[in-house]
Amino acid sequence: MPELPEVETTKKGLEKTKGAFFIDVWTDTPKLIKKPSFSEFKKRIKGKKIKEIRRIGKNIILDLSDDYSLLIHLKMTGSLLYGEVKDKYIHLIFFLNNGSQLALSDVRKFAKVELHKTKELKLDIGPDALKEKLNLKGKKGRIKTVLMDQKTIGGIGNIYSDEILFDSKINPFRKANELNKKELDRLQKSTTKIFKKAVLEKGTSVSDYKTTLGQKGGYAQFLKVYQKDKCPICQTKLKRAKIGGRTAHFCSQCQKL
DNA sequence: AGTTGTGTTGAAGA
DNA sequence: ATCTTCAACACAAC
Repeated sequence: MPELPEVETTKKGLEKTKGAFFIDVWTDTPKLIKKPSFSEFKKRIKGKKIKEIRRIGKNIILDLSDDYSLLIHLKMTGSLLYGEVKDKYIHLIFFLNNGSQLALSDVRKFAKVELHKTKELKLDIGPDALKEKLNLKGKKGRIKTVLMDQKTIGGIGNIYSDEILFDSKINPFRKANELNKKELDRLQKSTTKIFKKAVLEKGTSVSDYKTTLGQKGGYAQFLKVYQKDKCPICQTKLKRAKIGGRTAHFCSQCQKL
């Protein structure tokens, strides 16, 4: 579940790698490195210095010396570990000149790692859900799907879309372009509120997600509807429905159509 | 022991 | 164009 708060937490955890140099890299799953080929990747990354850490939506970017950038997407079950790297699902390890290791743990091996020239790195990600205003103009799909569309908004996934819609009392089946001004305003406020809190709590660990120190995020205890049974407001049994292939959790009483 | 569901996203099909 | 389904993979829970 690395969504915005988890990736932001990871980004913060990586700040202390700044200034270090890559000495070597190891993997047992070369296909995690999508470009260039692993052997080329290994050659190029050696000796590069980590200059800056950025997050764009759910992507992590390490800006390196010589105008290169390392792009990492954790997908469903990835986490980046730094320092304490004991974990049975580690498939990629970067060895740094400060004696530490930066490791990718990923049960399902969906994560993506790419090395680009910084100026050739182009991501089609909408306004950041934490820092920028949502813009749903012209979006006709269901609101839950639209919220999770990275080209529209950067950073929202299945868990937080459920939580945001519950907090703003909007039914996930509603069409985005049919929301009134008041509803859009609530949506904006809920998004900001929930993401700020979740970042403070270092994200949500429902199953695999870990911080760079291998710890669980603390937001799970604040979840109200995701994989829950009863509505915390009216006690009605929560509904589950597939929307755009994803399971939506919502309260049919508090989130009326 | 087989089936089902799981956070993401891109590609393929309708 | 826009939407839904599937595949990438491994595991836990039924």
